[in-house]
Amino acid sequence: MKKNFVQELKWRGMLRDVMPGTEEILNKETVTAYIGFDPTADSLHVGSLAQIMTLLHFQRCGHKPIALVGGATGMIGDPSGKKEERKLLTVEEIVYNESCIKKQLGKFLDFSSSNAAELVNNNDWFQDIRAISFLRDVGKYLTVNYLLSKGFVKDRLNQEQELSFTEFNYILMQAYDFLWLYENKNCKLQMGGSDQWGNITAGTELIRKKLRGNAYGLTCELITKSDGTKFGKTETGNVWLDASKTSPYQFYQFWMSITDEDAKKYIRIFTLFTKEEIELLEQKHNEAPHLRLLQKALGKDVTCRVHSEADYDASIEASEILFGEGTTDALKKLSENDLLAAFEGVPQVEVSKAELENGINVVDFFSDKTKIFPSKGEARKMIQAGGVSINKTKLRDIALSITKDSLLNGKYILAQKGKKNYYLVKAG
RNA sequence: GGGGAGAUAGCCAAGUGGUCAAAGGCAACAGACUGUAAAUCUGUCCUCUUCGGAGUUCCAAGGUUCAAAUCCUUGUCUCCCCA
Repeated sequence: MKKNFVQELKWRGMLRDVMPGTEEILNKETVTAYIGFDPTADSLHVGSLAQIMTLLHFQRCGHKPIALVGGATGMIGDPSGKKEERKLLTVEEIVYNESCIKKQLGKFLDFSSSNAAELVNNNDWFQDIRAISFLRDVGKYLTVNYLLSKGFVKDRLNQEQELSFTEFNYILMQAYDFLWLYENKNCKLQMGGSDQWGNITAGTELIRKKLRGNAYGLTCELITKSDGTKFGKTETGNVWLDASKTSPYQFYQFWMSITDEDAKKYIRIFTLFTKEEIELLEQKHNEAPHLRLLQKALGKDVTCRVHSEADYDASIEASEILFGEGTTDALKKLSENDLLAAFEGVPQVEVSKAELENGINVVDFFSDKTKIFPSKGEARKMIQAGGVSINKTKLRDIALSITKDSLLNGKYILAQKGKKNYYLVKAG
């Protein structure tokens, strides 16, 4: 018995808009649906993860998901929701990004079951298409009048912002994607973020006009944060799925430091836990909020899926030392291997061992030597304000010197700026 | 084309000759309290600093003045009203 996908999205709080008839057809037959990912960067980020989860939920409801890499559409750039004309990426960038994203997407879905997922690249059908045939076969069916009524076109024109013909055409390309998949893969449903509604309906429109076919669309809620800031950003930038851009430790910490309110929202979106499991977790969380059960469960589930269980274990270990009852003594007891393994994702800086022999003034240590602070003044202020620690011991006196006595295992110093920013200083 | 208003720090915004590195708010960063939550309170918040200071700012370029964010001239841009 299939699970009702639309209802599934609903209780998870992910659903935004559904085209009429979508729920019915999903309950009637096994449906193939796709979501597109444009190769605008060399890695997906936690924002795209929500789309991936949509596909995953879809597959787990017994349907067949297609993840589309927009090799061709990426050449143009999606103008939806963008306030300004975008810069084109170079072909080399796109080809590179494409391969990175393809690799990442392959990790999340099941490619072997009876409703096996598929990975496609719209470059495959766009590369040979000729301008004239595109204009005749696609352009003829979607009128400019229709396109002008699209939200993003209106916004651009109203704000007298430029909208190039190139970007104006993006929607045709995406509509054609849907048409192609409909014809060749029997794909009847396109999903996406709420900003994709216009693109999706253009696709169903094209399919109806050209093939007299019925295709469907569904969009998901944009992920919001309770404080109104953008989801998926930290002080250091985007949270990527690529371990070399955002280390598993940082990734785990991203989920771990989420507020209670958001954690309740995100655990529904980013994990596969059932409604009952989540409600039980919430109940337990409310009984003992300090345990941060929700954040931990969320962090574990997502980190294991995106990285690996081993990465999760290492992140936990590092987190326990950094945020737990970890004291200077506990740190000193760690072996070099444990230390390095635990702090793998923590930024590392080097400092000369010879200078440490003579002792380095704390202010110099945190500014000039390690660049943890950009200037001496700032380092001094933070130290005096009690925002700086070494090996989990707070520094307050700016006259102090750091010497080799502070080295853990004769090699490392754990420097800390504020509560959450750690640096592993290596003496070399 | 005519008339009016304006341009100040990441953003909003006060300041209309010296007491101005420039009020206030937001955002950000840090501290306290907590639970790596929220709320609250405190500190920092142009740059550098030996913490004494030093340097560079108020659209741009000139000018008046001992002294200009503030007055004058020109230019650029934005908004509003009328044709």
